[in-house]
Amino acid sequence: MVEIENNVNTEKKHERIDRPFVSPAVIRRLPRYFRYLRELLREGKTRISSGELSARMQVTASQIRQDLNCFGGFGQQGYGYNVSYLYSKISDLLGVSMGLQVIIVGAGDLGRALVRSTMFEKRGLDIVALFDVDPDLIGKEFGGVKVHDMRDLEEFCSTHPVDMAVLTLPKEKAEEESARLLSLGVEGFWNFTGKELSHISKNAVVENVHLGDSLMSLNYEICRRKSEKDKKRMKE
Amino acid sequence: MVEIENNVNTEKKHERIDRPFVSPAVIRRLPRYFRYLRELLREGKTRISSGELSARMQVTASQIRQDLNCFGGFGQQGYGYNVSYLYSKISDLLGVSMGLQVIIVGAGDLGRALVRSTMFEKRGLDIVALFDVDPDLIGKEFGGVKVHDMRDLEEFCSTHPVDMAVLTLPKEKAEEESARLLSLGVEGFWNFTGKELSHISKNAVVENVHLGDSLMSLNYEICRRKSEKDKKRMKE
DNA sequence: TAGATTGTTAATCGATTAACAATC
DNA sequence: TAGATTGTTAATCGATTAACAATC
Repeated sequence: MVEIENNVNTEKKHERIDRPFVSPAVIRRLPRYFRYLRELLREGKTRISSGELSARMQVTASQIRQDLNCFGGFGQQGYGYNVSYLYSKISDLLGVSMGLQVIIVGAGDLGRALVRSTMFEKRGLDIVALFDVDPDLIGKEFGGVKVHDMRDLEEFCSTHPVDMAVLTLPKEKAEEESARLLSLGVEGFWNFTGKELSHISKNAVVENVHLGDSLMSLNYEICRRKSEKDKKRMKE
Repeated sequence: MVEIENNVNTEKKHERIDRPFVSPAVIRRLPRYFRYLRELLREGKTRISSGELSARMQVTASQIRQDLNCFGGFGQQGYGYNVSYLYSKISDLLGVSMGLQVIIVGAGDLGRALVRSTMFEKRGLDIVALFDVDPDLIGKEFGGVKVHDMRDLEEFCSTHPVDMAVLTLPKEKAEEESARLLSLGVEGFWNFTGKELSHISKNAVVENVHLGDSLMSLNYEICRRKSEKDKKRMKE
C-alpha cells in the first residue's frame, strides 16, 4: 500500500487553520462530506477515491475534487484520499470541537428541544445558558442548563463571552433582541424566528432556519404531484 | 388609478392551478414572496412595483419579474402588481389551505414542539395524528393531537389518507419507517432525521431539514470570523 | 399622449462537469 | 515502469442581471 507522505499534519488537533474565501455553495457541502467521512472511518476504511465517494454520495467525482481543492491538496495522485487525514482536515475547517460558547434565547418548546438534543455536544459546542422572560421557567433547568432571566443578559454576557445565540423566541422580539445581543458582542446567530435579521447581518453571521418556508416548498411539491396525477387520470 | 383587468380570476379560491415545471431555485423563493405580500396586504397596500418590492426584499427587480413570470403574467405594464391578486395567486401555487393530511412520526421533543406550533394550521395543513413506540406516550395528547401506537400505522393509513409524514424519529429508524410509510401510500416527507432518504426519493417528495449541517456551516463562519480577527490582531 | 413598468430577450456571471496532464 | 487518480484547466450548463421593446 502506498504511504501518504505529502501534507504532513504537524499541527495539534483543531489548531488554527487557514480558511480562504470559498463560495457558500462549497461551504454548505462540507458538513455532508464530514458525515460521509465519519461513516467511512467507522467502517474502518483507510483510503477513498473521489470516484468511490461520488458513488456513495450521489455527486460527481469532479465536484468532490473541485470542492476539496478549494482548501488545498488533501489527496495524492494515484492513491486517492486518506480517510482519517481528510476527516481531520474537514473537522478543523468546520471548527468541530472549537468549543464555541452558545446561549439559547427563548426556552419554549423548540429551545428546550434543542438544549436536550445531542446536536451541540456532538459537534463540540457548549450551551452555557438558556434565557427567557417567563417567571415560571426562570431558574429551572433543561438538559442540565439553567434558564436565566432575560433581564440578566447584559450581566451574563459581560462575564461570559458568547459566540453564538440560538434565537428561539417569538418573531416579534427577534429584531430588538438580536440587536441587543449584537451590542453585547454576540456575532453569531442561529435564527429560528422566521424574521429576517437584515439590520444585524452586516456585523454578524446569521444562519436562518426557516421552517415555515421549508414546509411550504414541500407543500408546493406535494400539491404539484397530486395535480399531475389528477391530470393523468383526466386523460384516461 | 388604473384598473387591473387582465388575468381576471374567475376560479374559486384555491382551485386547481397549473404548476409548470419551474427550477427549484425559483420555487424556494416563493414562500418568501408570499410572506412579503402578506405583509403588504396587512399594511393596506393595493399595488406594488417590482422596483419597490425589490428594495424591501433586497433582491433585484429583475429577479422578481423573472420569477413571477415563470407562472404567467401576474402584473400589468405601467401599473405594477395588484397585491391581493398576486398574493392569492402565490397562495394557490404553494397550495396554502389545501388541507393536506399530516402525521408526525416520533413524539419526542421535536415532534411535540412541531405539533404545538401554529405552523401547520397557519398554512392550512391538518395534523391528524402523532405516532410513537413509547408506551408512556401512546394515548396521550399534545396540541390536541393523539399519540398512536406505531404498530397501528397500517390500520390508520388504510382509513385515513395521509399526504405528508413529518419524520422526527431517531435517525436509525428513518430508512425502515420511511419505506414503510411509502408502501402505505405516503408520498411526502418532511425529514428531520438527518438521514438521507435516497431509497424513497424516486417515488416521493422529500424535504430535508438538516439542523446539524446548518449548525456546522454557522460554526464554520463564526470560526472563520474569529480567526480573521486574530490575523488582524497579529499584524498590529 | 407621455410616463411608468411589465414581460422577455440578450448578456453576464457563477457553479458544475468534463477532460487531461501531472504525478504518485 | 504501468496504472491509478488527483489537481487543474477548459467547456458546459444554469441562474442571475441588464436592457429594452411592448403596452397599459
